[in-house]
Amino acid sequence: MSTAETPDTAGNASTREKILAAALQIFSERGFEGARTRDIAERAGANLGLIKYYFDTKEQLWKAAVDRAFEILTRDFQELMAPSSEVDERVALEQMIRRFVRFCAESPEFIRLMNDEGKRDGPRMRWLVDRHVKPMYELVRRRVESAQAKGMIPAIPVVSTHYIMVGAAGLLFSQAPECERMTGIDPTEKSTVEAHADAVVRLLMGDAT
Amino acid sequence: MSTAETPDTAGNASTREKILAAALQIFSERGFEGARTRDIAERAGANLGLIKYYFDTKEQLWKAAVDRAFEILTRDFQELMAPSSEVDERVALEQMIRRFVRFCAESPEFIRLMNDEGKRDGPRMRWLVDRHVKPMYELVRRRVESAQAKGMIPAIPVVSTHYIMVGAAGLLFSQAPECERMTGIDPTEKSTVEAHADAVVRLLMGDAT
DNA sequence: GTCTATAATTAGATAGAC
DNA sequence: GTCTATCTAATTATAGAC
Repeated sequence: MSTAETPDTAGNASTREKILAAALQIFSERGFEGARTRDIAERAGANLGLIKYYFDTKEQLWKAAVDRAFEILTRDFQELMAPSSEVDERVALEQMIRRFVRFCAESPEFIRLMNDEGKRDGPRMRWLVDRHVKPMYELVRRRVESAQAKGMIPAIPVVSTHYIMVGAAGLLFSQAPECERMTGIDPTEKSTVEAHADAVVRLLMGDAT
Repeated sequence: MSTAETPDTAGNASTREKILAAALQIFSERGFEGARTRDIAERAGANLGLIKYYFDTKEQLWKAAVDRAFEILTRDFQELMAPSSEVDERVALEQMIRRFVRFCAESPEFIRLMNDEGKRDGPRMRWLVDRHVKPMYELVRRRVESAQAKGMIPAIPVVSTHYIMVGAAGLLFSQAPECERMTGIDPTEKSTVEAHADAVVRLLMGDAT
């Protein structure tokens, strides 16, 4: 029982994980510049020096946190995004939208992170777009174009579709604190999430019920 | 020609205005903490000390900049948001949506500012919601409920409608730098703006063309 | 691996000349 | 009103003990 007995790559995984989770939360809430490494360490219950030990710099920590956020998304979506010739495509698309709404409700950090960095040009935005957002966009693009070709969803430019989808599905949850103060409603409440998913599906897929 | 001959309240309005305009841009791009007063002064072509002279603190400057952003919105919408019994309500609603999309394209700072502060609880969020966002929400609410009662738009919870509307209309423009890197498309280009407005109207108003 | 202490830098605020 | 110069506090990065 000297040192290397943890289940992860190297070092004490639980501390590393705690820092990563805290970083994801704080970076997403306050943005890169607004986030303080001291606060991240504190929320993780870890020592400030350990950030350098595990991630070297604030920027590396940010990248690791972003990678983590997209890992979670990918894990959640892998099956649903696959071509899936088994099920009816319309049903598959609807399920994809519902799952995305639920994902936004559970992981608002994801939307916050993406929406924060995409507002301005800079090395972090470029890294984020090239590494994560663009691949995701291309995946969605194929789906959308296929569905549009079959008349399942309105023929709208793909860029618009993408931003409408992300905006419509995610904003309610990324703005949860604002929403709660403004309306008294906690958007992460299950019934609210489901009602929102219904709404997004209905609008995007043009159901006229 | 001693000192007081400018068209504004007091002091040299043009410098004050330049600082305010620069602040609006920089605060919206980088958030409150990420914005540096030095950069704001520099972009305004003004001296750092003048920020204290005109606005006292960074926080006061932020509030003045936000007030300015909402003034622009209000000026743009005053007529359209009024009850307007003259025109067909359906047409009025559609026009309102189109105008909001165009406003987001022209003033992406507005969406950026709102979306940044609404992510976390804090004094700035509370000030912003109480002073600006909630009144706007209540205005939209009445319109939406009226339109829903008449079956003009789908019966969807007002909270969802609000965030879907703001997200669908605004995200494409608040994320303009990301969009341009990802797709090569400049979303502020006139044809893209109009196509996006068409898309949002079509989805929100359930047209099945 | 974890911690304390500190160096180096930078930010907002401010004093005061012109 | 506008400017230069500086103060003070806070932040990231880092050295080094345990």
